[in-house]
Amino acid sequence: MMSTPSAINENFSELVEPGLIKEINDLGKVVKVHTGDKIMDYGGEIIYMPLLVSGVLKVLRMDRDSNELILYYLQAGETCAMSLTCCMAHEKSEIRVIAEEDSAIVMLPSELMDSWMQKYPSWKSFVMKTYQTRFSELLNTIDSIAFKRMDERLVQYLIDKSTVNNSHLLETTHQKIAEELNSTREVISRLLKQLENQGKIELGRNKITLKL
Amino acid sequence: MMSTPSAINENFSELVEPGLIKEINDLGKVVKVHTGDKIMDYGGEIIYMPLLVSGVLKVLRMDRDSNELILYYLQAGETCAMSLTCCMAHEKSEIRVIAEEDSAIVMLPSELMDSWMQKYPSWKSFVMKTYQTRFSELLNTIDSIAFKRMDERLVQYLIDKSTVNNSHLLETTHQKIAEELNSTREVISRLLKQLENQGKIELGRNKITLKL
DNA sequence: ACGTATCCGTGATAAATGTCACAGCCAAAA
DNA sequence: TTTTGGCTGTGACATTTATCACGGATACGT
Repeated sequence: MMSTPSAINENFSELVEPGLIKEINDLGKVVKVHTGDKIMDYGGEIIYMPLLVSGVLKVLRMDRDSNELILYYLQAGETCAMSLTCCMAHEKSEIRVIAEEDSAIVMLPSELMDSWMQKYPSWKSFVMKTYQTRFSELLNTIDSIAFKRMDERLVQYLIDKSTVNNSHLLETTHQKIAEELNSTREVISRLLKQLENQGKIELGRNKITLKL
Repeated sequence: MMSTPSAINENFSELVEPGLIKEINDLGKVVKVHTGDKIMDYGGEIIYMPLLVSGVLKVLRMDRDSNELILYYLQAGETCAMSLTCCMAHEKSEIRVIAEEDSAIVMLPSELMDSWMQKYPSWKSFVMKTYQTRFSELLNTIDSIAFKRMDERLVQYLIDKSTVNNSHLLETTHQKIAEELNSTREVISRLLKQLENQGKIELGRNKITLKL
C-alpha cells in the first residue's frame, strides 16, 4: 500500500508542519473504498482515524430497530469528529460511515492523535475546526428533523446530495432516500411526484434530475 | 467579584496543573445567575467561556419562528461545547443557554483557551472530554426526535429533568414542557394525563410528581 | 373574600405521516 | 423473448400530532 504525500498537501493544506506531514505519510495507510462500502459501523472499535483524501463519505445514525438517518457528508480534506472523540477516548463508534462515492482515505493510528495535539499547532487547529463544523452540521440536522416537514427535508436532501456528488442527476431509489430520511418509500414517492409536478425535478427509474 | 479557588478544585478535579488553577482563579470572573436567567443567546457574541461551578444550565436550539427544543443540560464541572468552538473561532452563538437553577459560573476570557490547549495537558483533556460528551448528548437528542414518539420523549424529559433537579417534584407548566419539546400544550396535557392514569406520575397545578 | 390571571382538561377536527394493498413498468438475466 | 425481480404510482385507511374552542379549576393580588 503506497502512501501519497502530495494528496495530503493538496487536500489538507492547513496542516503545515513538515514533521507532521512526514508522520502522516510515514504512518498513515491509504485505503481505497468503493461506493457503498462500509468504513465504520455502530458499535465497532475505532483504532484508526480517517482523513478523507478524495471522494465522499456519508455519516449515518441508527436505532435498535435499524431505522436510519443521515447526519452529514464528509468531503476531501475533512475527517469525522466522532472518530476524533472515539480515538481520544478509545471508545466504540456511535455511528455508521458509508462511502457515498469511491474514496481514498488515509488511516492514522488513533494513539497518535493525542501527542500531535501538543506537538503540532496546525493539527490542533485542524481538530478544533473539525469539531466546530461537525457540531454545526449536527445542529443543522437537528433543525431539520425538529422544525421542518418532510417535503422541506426532502428538497434539502436532494440539494445536498446533488452538491456533494457534483451532479444534477442523482442515481438512487425512493426506498434509499426514505431510509436516509427515516421515512417510508410511499411518502417519498408522493413528495417527489409533487416536486415533479411543480417542475422542480424529473423522475425516472433509479434516477432523479434536478432542474436548477 | 471574588474568585473561589476551592470551587474549581472541587468541581473540576481533572484540571491538575497548579499554573492552570492559578490562571483560572486570577482571570476568571465568578458570575451568579438565577433560575430563568439567560446566559447566552442565539446570535450573541461569545467572549467568555463558562465553567459551571454549581447549579444547572439548559441548552436550547431555536428556529426563526422561535420554536424551541432542549438539547441538553449542563451540570457542575461541565462546560458548553458550543462555547468552546465559538471561542476558538470567535464566532457567534448558535444556541441559547438558560439557567435551570440558580447557578455559579466562572467566566474565562475566550482568548486564553487556545494557548492553554498546548500549555496544560489536563486542560486539553478536559476540552476533548467536553466535546465527546456533548457530541454524545447531541446524538441522543437526534435519536429522540428522529426515532421516538412524543410519549416516549416526554417520559425521558421528565426523568432527565428530575435527575438534574435532584427531585421527584417538578415545578413547571405543561406549556413550558411543550416549548422545550417543540410540541403544544394540549398534546403534552393529554400525554401527562395518560401517565397519571397509568400511575406513573401525579399532576397538580404547576407541578408534576414522579412516582418512581 | 373577590376578581382576575393563568393553568389545566377535553371534545372536535385537521394536517402530516405511516401502513397496507395492489397494479404497472422497466431492466437484467435466463 | 420471456421471465423475474425490483422500482414506482396510487388509493384507502390508520396513527400521531397539531389546532381550535371553550369551560372549569387554582392561585394570587388587592
